[in-house]
Amino acid sequence: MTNPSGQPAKKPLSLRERNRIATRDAIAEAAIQLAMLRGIHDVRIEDIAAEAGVSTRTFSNYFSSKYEALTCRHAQRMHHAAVALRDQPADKPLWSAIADAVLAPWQSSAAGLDTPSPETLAELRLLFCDSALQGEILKDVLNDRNEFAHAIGDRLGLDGRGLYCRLLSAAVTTVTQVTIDIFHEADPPAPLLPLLREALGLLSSAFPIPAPETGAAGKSEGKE
Amino acid sequence: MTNPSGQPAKKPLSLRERNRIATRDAIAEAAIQLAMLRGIHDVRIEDIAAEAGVSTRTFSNYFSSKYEALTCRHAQRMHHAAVALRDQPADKPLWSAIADAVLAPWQSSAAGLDTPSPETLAELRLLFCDSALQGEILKDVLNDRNEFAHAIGDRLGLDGRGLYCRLLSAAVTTVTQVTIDIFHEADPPAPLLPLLREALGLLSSAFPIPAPETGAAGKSEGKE
DNA sequence: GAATATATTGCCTATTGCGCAATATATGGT
DNA sequence: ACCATATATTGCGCAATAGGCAATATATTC
Repeated sequence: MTNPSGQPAKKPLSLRERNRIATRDAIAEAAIQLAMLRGIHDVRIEDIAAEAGVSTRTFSNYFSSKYEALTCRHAQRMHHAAVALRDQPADKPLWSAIADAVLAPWQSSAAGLDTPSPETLAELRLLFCDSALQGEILKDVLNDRNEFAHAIGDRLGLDGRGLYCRLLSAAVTTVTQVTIDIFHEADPPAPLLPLLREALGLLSSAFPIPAPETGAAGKSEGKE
Repeated sequence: MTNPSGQPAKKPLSLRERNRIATRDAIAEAAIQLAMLRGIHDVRIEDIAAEAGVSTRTFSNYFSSKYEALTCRHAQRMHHAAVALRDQPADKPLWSAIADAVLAPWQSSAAGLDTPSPETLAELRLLFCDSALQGEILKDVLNDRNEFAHAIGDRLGLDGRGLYCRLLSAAVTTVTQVTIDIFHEADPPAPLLPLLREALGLLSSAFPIPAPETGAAGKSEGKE
């Protein structure tokens, strides 16, 4: 685990944190499994907690609702993508960096290139077909958008809080969501990567990238 | 019934429907007022119902949660925008039509051109500063995206369920959200219209418009 | 005005979110 | 290894919520 990119050193992860993460994952996993089995609305917190081997009270210590537990995985993926943008080499073009960052959480799960696993598809269908879960997901997306916006801002030498960066990051996250939506709908399951590249390509084809200093585009960062 | 645009005739609105709409509006209004006054989380359904002059049970008949009641107004605005796209003249360029449609619900409330009213701003801040409400709003946005996508599809002669239309409608709704976000944050309150035109203009140059059938005349839609 | 359809309400129950205090487990210093 | 401290888990209990059911009030249709 020697870190080639010289980023934050691997965390020693105290036992306590390990346990915490383990139970959190266990709860999330139990929630997803039960929801896929019985349907979201026929699963009670009591059931999830029992399946995960904890008390209902402990469930509440980790998640404030069952929707939060269900979307936990996906929220982690999106957050992964957001921070991955910062880990991209600085000399890589913006759109390549964005595409690779968005793909980062999927490449590790091998759903990017190969035909996606049925479980992954099932989980995504679960998440993307219920509007309550979609709403829950947005809450996480909103945080990640900030992360994206600032990463983009740093990369372009712009204010991450300005109009341009916020629009761009919002567009990227939204396009990602829609692409995943289409991805899990695809009747002959297809790998995610090409879809994502196509969608981002569509977005990037003409999205103007303002020069950091030399203002050919005339628009400043918009914030006053 | 004679309708210049040939769309659904003006509804006679039976008394029952009138009452229904009235109570629904009353509840939503009460919810917003109380929430602005005391803060969202210190308002109970009981309070809202009392303020609106109905029972708590009736509240539940109209809204399945207080968040839904709070976002009702905004949901109506977004829906208004979505259907307004269909009412735009067919010969208007796509991006102009989109901009006007998105502005439609605001022009009537005079917040588009003039300096926005403090109440409107306060309501928007209420809605956009709470992540739970943001999530609630997304549920409505998801429906409207379909509306947008199909309207765009009809306009361009494309399949409203295809990748392009879905991406475009998602981008439009998202950009709108972000713009409203910036709008209510603006310290010297500024009219919404210019902001929206700027944001959509930014987006419009990002999305090339494919030729519907005749491969010519293509893409010089980059209006500003 | 009578017959029918729909809306409002009260009553009741299952579920949830979370504060509080007791207990179990991990951590850090000696 | 042992003890003091910090954190996690759990049970208990309460306030709030979502929604089914049936009775009553109000619209609509004929």
